[in-house]
Amino acid sequence: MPRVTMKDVAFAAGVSITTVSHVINKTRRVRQATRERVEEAMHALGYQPSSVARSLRMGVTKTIGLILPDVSNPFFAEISRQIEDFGYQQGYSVILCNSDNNLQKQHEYVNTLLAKQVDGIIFISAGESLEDLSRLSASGIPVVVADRDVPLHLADVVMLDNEKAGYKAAQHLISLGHRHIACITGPSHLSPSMLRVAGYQRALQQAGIKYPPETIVRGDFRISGGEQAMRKLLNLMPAPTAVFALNDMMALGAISALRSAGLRVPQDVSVVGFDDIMIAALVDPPLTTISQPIKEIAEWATNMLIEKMHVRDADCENRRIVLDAELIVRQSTQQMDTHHE
Amino acid sequence: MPRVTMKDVAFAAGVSITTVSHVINKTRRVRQATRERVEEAMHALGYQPSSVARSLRMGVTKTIGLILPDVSNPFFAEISRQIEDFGYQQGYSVILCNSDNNLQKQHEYVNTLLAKQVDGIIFISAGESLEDLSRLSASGIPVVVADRDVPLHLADVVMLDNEKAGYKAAQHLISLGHRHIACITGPSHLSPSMLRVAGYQRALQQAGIKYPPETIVRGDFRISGGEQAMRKLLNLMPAPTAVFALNDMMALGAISALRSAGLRVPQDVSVVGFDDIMIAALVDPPLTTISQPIKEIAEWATNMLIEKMHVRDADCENRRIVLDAELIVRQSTQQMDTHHE
DNA sequence: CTGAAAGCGCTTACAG
DNA sequence: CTGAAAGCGCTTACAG
Repeated sequence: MPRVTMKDVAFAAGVSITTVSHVINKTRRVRQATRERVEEAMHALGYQPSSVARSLRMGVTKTIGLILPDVSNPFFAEISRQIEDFGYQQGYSVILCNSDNNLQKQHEYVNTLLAKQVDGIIFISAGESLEDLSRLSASGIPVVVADRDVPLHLADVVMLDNEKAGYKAAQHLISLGHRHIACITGPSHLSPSMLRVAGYQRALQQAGIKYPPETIVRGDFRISGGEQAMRKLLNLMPAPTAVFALNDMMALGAISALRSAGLRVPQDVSVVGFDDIMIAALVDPPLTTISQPIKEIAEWATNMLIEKMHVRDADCENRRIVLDAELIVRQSTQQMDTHHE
Repeated sequence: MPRVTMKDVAFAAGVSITTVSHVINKTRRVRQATRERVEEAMHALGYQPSSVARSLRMGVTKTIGLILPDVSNPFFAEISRQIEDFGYQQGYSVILCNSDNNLQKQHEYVNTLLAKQVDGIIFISAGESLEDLSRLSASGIPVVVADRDVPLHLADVVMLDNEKAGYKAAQHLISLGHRHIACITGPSHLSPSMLRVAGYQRALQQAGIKYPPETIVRGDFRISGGEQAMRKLLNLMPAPTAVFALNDMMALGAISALRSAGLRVPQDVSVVGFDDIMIAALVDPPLTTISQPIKEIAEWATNMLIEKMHVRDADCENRRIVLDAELIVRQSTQQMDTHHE
């Protein structure tokens, strides 16, 4: 069956296409009787306006692109849920793109989103290269980058004070009496990772604690990477009594590896995660972690983006929003003293 | 800056728009020299083709809509990840819609997707009403429904054998010696829920076990709902020694409630979940659960949809794919005997 | 209060 | 091997 168009409606109602358009969009007064005839015709024919035609004409698609590493990671799932929510409230659909932190894939997604003429893009964890971001910036499409810092001329940024957050995590472990504190990082040199590590190092330094390079091990932000990293750390002499994992998934992996090695959390080893994903409170032991203000991040990202789309021409200054993360103490960490059994 | 169009490229290369189109789409032979001039011009001008215009002309958007209750639920997060993957491989983008099982919201999403002229829709847990599905079916857009059964004239269906899965879960508990086996269901009368409960009941019946109506309590498929339901169940006399929760999130909630009540899992109460989300293996105790073949579900859904979009006219028969779920025994369930302390 | 017509950026039958 | 022109379904200045 061919699509029902405004032309069909106009014919059925005995009016012009112009009039149909105006009653649909309430964009000028139409005589009541005429309007009713048009509405009846639309209903009778099951008319559905075509956003595609509208987009072509108006240059606006009411769609935003969301590029993130992987929605199956709970942190990103929660973020994308919030972004979709805020977008929906303002009439925007979101196209989901899982980049897997793969530059090639990300590049293709950027092309697709540009071709589809999304009105804006929210970029999460864009990998180390700024190439795609530069292209986007050059193309003039509004972009906001979340969860990572980039040069401000390229995009708006909403991010965490990662250095401070890393400091808080390490400081917590130090205050519990730990001295051998390992760290499981992300896969790359991305700024959030680096800054969290920097904060961790600052705390140790301040406390006069040495950290041999082997106490910092790379993970991949996934459960399995946390397990592997923890196994490496267990070979260290002396073995760490506390671990700071840069996200909760790796913290869970670390706990799992510790258990397999016959160690208890927190009695033998304390573990701090990062993100405070929904299940962090529910695992056993409930995870001490750094809580990211997910809703706030999503809200800033969506609102800054939409705002930018509307004032497009008045090319306003980009902004950098820095939010604070909070230490949530649960039961995966404990006082060092109690280690003596 | 105004968009660079084929017209600009054609002008710059000194050829017609027709030719530009053909070199872009490789849709007819173009003299090498001409082709190169066009390619240079595209590159020099930073030309990006407009999918919007292309879609309007071709009647195809290369986009599919995904309607699901909530991506922040790990099960749906994993499903949507897989669907996005399979779609991407075949050149489709996906628009994400969180319905929250809210009919009103779902209705609006359906309208949006129809207006945006997505090429097809994957529907998950569509609520109890078939209204939206009927509208979609009438509009002629390809639809596949996942995770739920619907009349076959409305859509393709890919689903689990939920009755059998429920039976397996209950049978496992029975075989461990349990006799007081409670069940925490979903919020509604949706077929997957009902069938799982039916399977559970069949197992109990077969074993000659009575199940007073109070042993079946409603949850909401979320952690908090599992907690509340479990609290209700703890007031029962005699209290259940085993619980079957219709998804893992509620199982986690139940475990959390049991702990708060000073009970141990599985020593005092055994718990079986459903879905086998990624973290099910990592919580403590690792969750015994029914594993859904997520990847297979996503693959069938995506492939059936894309297939249907391509043979559109040859309105082929709809299909119903029924997959089997597997019982994964971990440590949240144990032999009843050991309950004597 | 209403309509005819141009144009958004493409694809493609038709013609040469 | 290449081009002029129609048309996809809308919106909107212009005219009456």
